[in-house]
Amino acid sequence: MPTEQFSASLQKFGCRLTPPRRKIIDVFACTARHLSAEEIYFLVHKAYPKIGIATVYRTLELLAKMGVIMKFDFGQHKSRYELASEFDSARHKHNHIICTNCGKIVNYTDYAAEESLAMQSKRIALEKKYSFNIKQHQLQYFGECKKCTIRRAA
Amino acid sequence: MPTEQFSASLQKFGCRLTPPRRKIIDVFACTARHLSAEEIYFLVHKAYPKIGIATVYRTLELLAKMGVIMKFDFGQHKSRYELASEFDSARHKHNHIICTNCGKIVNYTDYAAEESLAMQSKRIALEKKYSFNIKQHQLQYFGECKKCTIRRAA
DNA sequence: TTAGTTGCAAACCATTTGCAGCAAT
DNA sequence: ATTGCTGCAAATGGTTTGCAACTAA
Repeated sequence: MPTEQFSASLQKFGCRLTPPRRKIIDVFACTARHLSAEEIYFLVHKAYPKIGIATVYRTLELLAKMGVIMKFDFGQHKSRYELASEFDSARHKHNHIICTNCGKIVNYTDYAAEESLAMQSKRIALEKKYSFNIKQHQLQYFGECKKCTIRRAA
Repeated sequence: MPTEQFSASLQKFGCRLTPPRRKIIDVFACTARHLSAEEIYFLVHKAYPKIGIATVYRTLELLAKMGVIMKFDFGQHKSRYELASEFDSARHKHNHIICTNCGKIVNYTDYAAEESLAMQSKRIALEKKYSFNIKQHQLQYFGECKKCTIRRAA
């Protein structure tokens, strides 16, 4: 995300562009997905050692409110975050498969088009019927990965 | 869930039928959905005051492993639980719409048939492609409920 | 009798908050 | 100069764990 665009987006929220914020958004731009707050903290820490974990949490909340990142919860008692697909130029829309044993998370892009279409058409009807202003949806599969299945059988 | 069936299911896991477990499953049978551990604790407490919160958590984990209940995480920093649809004779398969402002959760049964069909057919292909043994899926919409939208505008 | 279970209290750990000093605009 | 932002440390709150007493089978 270019600095000027980021700065302008922040200003719309009455917020300032600061070094920690710049560093955190940079981590999203060049790293794998569904990072936890702690993982983000360590990655930023390399380039900016004086970062505090509280700043990471506050920035993540802000970025999520701005719609720049998405917040997920895969039942692992910690939130995970990824760049929103609009800002993720290098990749495609995807959903997740989670191993409930080891916590492994797989992105899959298969069916992305059909899913997206189906979810959008339902969205309109649900918004009307349930008086909701829907902003996003999530879809995930849970199960056991191969490695865990093998280990359990042994 | 009849006591005999429940007892038999527990035995398959080398577990015993105890009063707390009986009470907890009873709460699921006659209460609204997506309960938190704390809510379950209070509901059981009425009929069985000496219950401890640790027992609630241990029982919920066991029931989830048995496939009797489903565990959800809607980004509210607490897990929620409901009877698995196979054991929920009185109701239908459904998914959730969550208000990210006040935490309100709505069940919707619309599209249940199409969704179920689409998810199942994808499941087979995903299992093969990603070497996963998939056990369940979840699908949810996030947004703002009418009450919160009105309050924010005021 | 003997494992599995329970309640209690303490521990854990992700996340939030108060605050005094700092810095973007 | 003003107001937002930061790092620190302490607090919070949901969940887990150790353990001695208890109980279903």
